[in-house]
Amino acid sequence: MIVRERDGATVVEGVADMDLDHIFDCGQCFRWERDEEGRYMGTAYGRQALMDYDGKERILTIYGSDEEEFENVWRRYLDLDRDYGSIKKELAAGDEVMARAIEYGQGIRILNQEKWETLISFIISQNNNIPRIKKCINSLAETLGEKTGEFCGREFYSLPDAERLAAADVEDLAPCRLGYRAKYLIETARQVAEEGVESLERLGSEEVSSKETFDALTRYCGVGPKVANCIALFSMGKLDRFPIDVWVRKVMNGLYGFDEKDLKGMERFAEEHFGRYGGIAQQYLFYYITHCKEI
DNA sequence: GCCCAGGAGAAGG
DNA sequence: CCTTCTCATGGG
Repeated sequence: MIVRERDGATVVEGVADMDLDHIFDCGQCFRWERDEEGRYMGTAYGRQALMDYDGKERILTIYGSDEEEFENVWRRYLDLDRDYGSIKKELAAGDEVMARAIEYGQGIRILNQEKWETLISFIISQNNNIPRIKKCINSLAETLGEKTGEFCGREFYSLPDAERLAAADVEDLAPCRLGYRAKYLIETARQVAEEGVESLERLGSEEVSSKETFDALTRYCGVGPKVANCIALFSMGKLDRFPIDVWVRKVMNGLYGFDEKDLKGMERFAEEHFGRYGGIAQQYLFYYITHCKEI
């Protein structure tokens, strides 16, 4: 992987196993938008960027980012130091269904997102659909967050931090149209503000086991098993977590033959069959079932 | 009008 | 431990 800086953008050569549609449209993140040319503009860690990937030349270009910002933010955010080629090989071995799902979503990568943002994003995600989740999050950022910058003629806002959200009440959140989730958000913000954000950071440490992280997350208001697994997977590096939503349930039922309500069986299968990369496997399955018209 | 969406909490068994 | 009901909101 060769990193260069050109005209204020970062150009990375030799990036394999990447497709921006697969990464940004697989339901793991909600703050990136596609333009007509297939580039993605969005925000993370208080930065804004426009990403373009040339699959033929295997060149990733990040506009709006110098090389220092790339090394400090985007390299880890995009999980560029992980070898997805070998992971895909491991997951596809002896599993015809997974092999097909991987072929279909071959460019998926698990982003390393901000923990607090991921926590509140997936509280909002419950019993909701992705376009509306995006609207809710952007509205929350514009209503209570702070401006982080302007980029390509657009203004970007961060999400309100725990203290700010803890000081709000449900009326303040009314314009965000969060429904019954507003009170969950405020209650969780108060929990986090009280215990300190470091405790949230600690859950992403290698020393904390995946199961410990999961158990700790389910103590927040509005965080059940599915949401906890998403947070652990998408922002805390717990790649074995296997979130089961309505779509994954459909896949496990339709393609792996599980009874629709046998969540325990699905969980056990994922643990034994997909192992340490269960969460990545889950993303291939999710993208497959939500995008492929002919399964 | 009904059903659905990256579900969870509460109540009742 | 399990099952069922309820919870806002907007799109199809």
